[in-house]
Amino acid sequence: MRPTVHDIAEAAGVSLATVDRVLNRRPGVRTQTRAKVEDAIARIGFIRDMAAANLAKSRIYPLVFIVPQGENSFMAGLRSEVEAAAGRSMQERIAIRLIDVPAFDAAALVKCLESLLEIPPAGVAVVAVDAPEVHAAIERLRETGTIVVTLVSDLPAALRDHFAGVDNVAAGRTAGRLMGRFLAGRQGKVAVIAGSMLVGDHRDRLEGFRERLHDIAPSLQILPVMESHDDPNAAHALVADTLSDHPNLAGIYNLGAGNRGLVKALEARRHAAGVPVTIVHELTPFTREALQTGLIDAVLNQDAGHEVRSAIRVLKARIDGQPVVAAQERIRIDIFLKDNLP
Amino acid sequence: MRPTVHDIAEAAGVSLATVDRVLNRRPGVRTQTRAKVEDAIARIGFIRDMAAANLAKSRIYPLVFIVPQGENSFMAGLRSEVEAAAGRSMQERIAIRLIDVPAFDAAALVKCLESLLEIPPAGVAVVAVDAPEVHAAIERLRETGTIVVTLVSDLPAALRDHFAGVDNVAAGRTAGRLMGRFLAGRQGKVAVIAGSMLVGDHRDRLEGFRERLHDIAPSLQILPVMESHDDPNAAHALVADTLSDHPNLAGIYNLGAGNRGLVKALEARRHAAGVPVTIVHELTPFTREALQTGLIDAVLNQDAGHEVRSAIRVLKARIDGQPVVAAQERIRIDIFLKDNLP
DNA sequence: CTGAAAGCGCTTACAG
DNA sequence: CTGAAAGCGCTTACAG
Repeated sequence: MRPTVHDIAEAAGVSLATVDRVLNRRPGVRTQTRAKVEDAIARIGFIRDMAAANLAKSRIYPLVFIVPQGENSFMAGLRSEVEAAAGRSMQERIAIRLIDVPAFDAAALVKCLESLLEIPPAGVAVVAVDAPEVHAAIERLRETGTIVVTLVSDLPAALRDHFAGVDNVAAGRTAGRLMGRFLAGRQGKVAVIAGSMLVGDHRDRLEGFRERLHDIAPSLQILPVMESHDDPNAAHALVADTLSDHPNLAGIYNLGAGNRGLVKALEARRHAAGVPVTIVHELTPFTREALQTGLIDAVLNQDAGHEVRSAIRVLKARIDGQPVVAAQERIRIDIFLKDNLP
Repeated sequence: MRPTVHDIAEAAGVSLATVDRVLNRRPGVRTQTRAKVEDAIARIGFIRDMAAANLAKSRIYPLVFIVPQGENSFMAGLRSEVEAAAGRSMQERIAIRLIDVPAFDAAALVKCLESLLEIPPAGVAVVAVDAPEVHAAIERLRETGTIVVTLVSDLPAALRDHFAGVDNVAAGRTAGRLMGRFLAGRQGKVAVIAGSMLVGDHRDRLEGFRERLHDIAPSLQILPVMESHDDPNAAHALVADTLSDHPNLAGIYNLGAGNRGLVKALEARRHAAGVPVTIVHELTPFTREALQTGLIDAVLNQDAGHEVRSAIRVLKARIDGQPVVAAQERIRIDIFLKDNLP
């Protein structure tokens, strides 16, 4: 049988309460006593039963998720995954509070983070805006002992405990390679649309895309990057204009949101001769349909459900100082074609 | 506070033991009493704390994994994932026994399954060989109450409780589309290598590949399918011969294992003019390196770690009659290019 | 067929 | 600084 706290108590010649104090690094134990217990723990090879501990504590992990608001389909999906997880909170001993903040708004995010300072939750998952004032607010929060995981959009590694999201430079490179391969030796122009060059993810994707496309298809020319601010209407206008300016456009890469508008603009040209190779990010009802009808050629995706579940697992583990299964927490860059849709 | 068994007992006017009997569908409760308790459960909205239940039961889930032996890198990876999970068995309250059986050997698998009949484990995960005698053996095992999950290679759905693996027809279609797109309008011949046409997965992949390639690139001609029996040496010979017979070969699709040999054959022609577009299955040390050096263009993959963890989660849930998070248990068809390698 | 009591492995007041 | 006892939510002999 696997050893329990009783075995440690006996081996160390102390009571259960003392074992517990040592196990949980609580103060009020003589150094000598502590040493005795720690020795016994090591000797016996004790592995703690966290489930039993949580039961005894009636423990609930208070978790906060901070997600940008707006009609963006990806963020809506992310939010609904958080809600789904909240629906399992009983079984997982978590209490999730989901807070909406205005998108791309560092000041609002800071305010939200500061509001958590009063009753700091055990863990926070936040879609980060990468700004100095946000860094400072996160630093303060972490000083209270709160574990902070960035979600989807990262911060410098030293500022957070973990990142639940994809490597966006690699995602951009992947898009670049697919574009280059699908256009196999063709010459022509490729349009790139970003949400905003102020956001780290988008900058990263652009960097990767440019590098790789230049690498493997130097005959393709990337047009000046356009910004949609993740707004479908803006994306629609940008794509429609580009298509009429460049009737032979070879490719389109939308590395931001607003695909609804992009699809609409492509739809209008569905029966034109040369339709551009189109690669976008995030599987949503709109991009899924466009992939199925052939308007879009590939969708790069990050699995929002995986990100949320992973953030929760990592938060719980870090709160308890427990290890995680690293491979399980790596978020893949999914490539979806029409044929491998989930 | 969330209701507990005590609340039910009180509401139903019975003892804890009776509540427990009803909760666990144990016999020896008058229909009337049972109804009273069930009523109280529904009325109060009771959700059982499985962690507490497992603690009280000192429950350990005895699980068996049956995996084909052989030097196949993918299966080796699968095996090591099972071992990694076994290493976490303390924390997850599981006891995993890993059994090796000869590959593609229905009789050996049947024997193995029959040996489990003596002390039937709570759950079995098996890389299935699709043969009538295997069907029968699984049926007998399930009659003892054992939950059976197929792993990697499936059986007809009615015969097992769950499949932890990918849709191989879709995987074949995905390969077909990539091949067609990467060859963009080129004419030429495409070689296909299977492990064995006796295995369901391989048949499925071939079917999907043929269908899609014919669909989107009718100018490409698929050569008669070759069988490597998943042997690297055989794969090497087949590829080398094909390359010398068809110096302008447009593409190669290996839907089985043995990639080590395939890579070696390609390597020998590294500096030849037209290297064929090459698509293979399963990310292993060999295919990873070939992807990185550019000998292979794309690797379709199923995440063995995910499959094993998923199989365990599903087995535990089914054993307890608990629900699972469906999206979490769907195994993706990963597409790896050089740029999105994990 | 039903229930009172002890126990799973850990934690928490409370007393000393 | 240390310990005895009760308790977390559920289950299990055992007695009736």
